[in-house]
Amino acid sequence: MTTARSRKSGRARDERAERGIPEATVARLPVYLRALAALSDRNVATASSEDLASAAGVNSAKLRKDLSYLGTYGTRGVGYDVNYLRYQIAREIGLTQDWSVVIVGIGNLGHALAKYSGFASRGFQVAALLDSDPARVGEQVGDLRISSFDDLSTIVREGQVSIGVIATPAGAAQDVCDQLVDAGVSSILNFAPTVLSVPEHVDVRKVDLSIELQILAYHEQRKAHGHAASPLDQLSAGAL
Amino acid sequence: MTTARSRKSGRARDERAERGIPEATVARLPVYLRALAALSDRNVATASSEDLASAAGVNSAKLRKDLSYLGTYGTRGVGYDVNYLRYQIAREIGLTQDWSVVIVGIGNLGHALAKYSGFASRGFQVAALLDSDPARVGEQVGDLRISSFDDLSTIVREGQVSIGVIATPAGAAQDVCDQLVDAGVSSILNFAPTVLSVPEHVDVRKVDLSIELQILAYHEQRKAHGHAASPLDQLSAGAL
DNA sequence: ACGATTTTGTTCTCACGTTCACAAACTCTT
DNA sequence: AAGAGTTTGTGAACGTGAGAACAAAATCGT
Repeated sequence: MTTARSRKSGRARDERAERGIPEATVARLPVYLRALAALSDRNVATASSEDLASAAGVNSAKLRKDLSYLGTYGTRGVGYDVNYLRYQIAREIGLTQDWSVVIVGIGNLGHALAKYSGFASRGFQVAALLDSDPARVGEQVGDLRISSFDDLSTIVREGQVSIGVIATPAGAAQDVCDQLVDAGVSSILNFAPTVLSVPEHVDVRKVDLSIELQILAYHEQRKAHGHAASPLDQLSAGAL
Repeated sequence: MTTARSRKSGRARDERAERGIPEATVARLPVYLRALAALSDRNVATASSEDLASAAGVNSAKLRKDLSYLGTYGTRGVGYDVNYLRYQIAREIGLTQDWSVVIVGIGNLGHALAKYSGFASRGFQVAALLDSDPARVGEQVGDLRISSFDDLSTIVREGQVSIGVIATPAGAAQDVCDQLVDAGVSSILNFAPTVLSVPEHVDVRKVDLSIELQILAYHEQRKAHGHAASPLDQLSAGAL
């Protein structure tokens, strides 16, 4: 959504060769990967699109189409080799290399993120925890010690950091973001409840608890109010 | 995405009167709400769609179309009354009433969520913190004490809880989810890295750190590898 | 009172995403 | 070796969402 603008050329041919995997597909690949990992752990060697799809919670046609953007890794009449497909997806996403991330803002959430084990498990290495509050600098959190935010650019340069996680209060987020971008970070995961503005080449994804709850509330309200609320609906319902 | 199936009737007329706000719009309303709150705090009385759109990080045509699903709350030639529109959106989302939530799984993340102030600020009241580990039960976290997961159904019934937040490890999530649904919860926000299966009438939204990072990694990899990787691209580029 | 200006609400078109449905390609049985 | 049975990969139909563009409706200046 907040990602790379599509190609500029009007030329619509060769869409496939260009390796432009649809954004919606990209968002599902990690889910497939997780399903494959689970199957692999249970020593399942082969899985059909139906098996995979139900494990991933999608419909099988969608899964097949998604996979077809990567290449033809299945065998008709058989299915997909679990470990082979797993590797191919991992390679496509870029998980065959390691990624360094910095976490900025070590409050409640920052602490939780810093201790979260799921990071390292998939090739994401936390290079540093940064906070601008001098009182927090030096504090031990998990395996790391909190560094000063002033050291950002050095850390990013020396640690080859390309991903920044913002877990600061909303007020500080844009400023932190700007400095991350200046330091050379080109992907940002934003937990602060703010809209970030960034240059063209930077990707931002946001995770927003409050928004998610509000979306749930909307649907909850609709369920409670008995879907057909308007007089018009009652009319057309009564007319039959 | 994981939300209410669309209406069953084939009747496509009166789409508007039925109050079916598109899912994509629903997801943006909270963002508009936040932008309006910020303007209101700065004592701005009126704002144009352009103003609001840039504050919300969307394009103005999209914003106007989104708002038009709610009704015609603007004035041509003038713009929108900030406080009035704010109230209308809040009402549409269902924020004029309070919502009770339970948080299940008070580990790293659960702690952070429990202490998160942004909950209460928008009418979401944490009714209870639940954990199945007896060692944790009774522990004070923020304003609340951790309750036993066994008390779930009582708490949900007595506290009118309709939203459940799952912050357990992946392995426990589906079981917790089933019990939440049994207890009467009909909206779930899932932080555990698993696909949850739920009955038709239950809404699930997921927040998945690891997936977000992987999506960023994919784009990061593409940026690094020099977008036009395939020979075909070089050819067509060179041809001009 | 009326033309110039601003800004909304909406229509139209295009792009993107999902699902169906089926030929192609494989395995297995006899 | 051939036919029956599976399961993939994809073309085509459909549905949803985004953005450009403009008529309708308001304000403002004279």
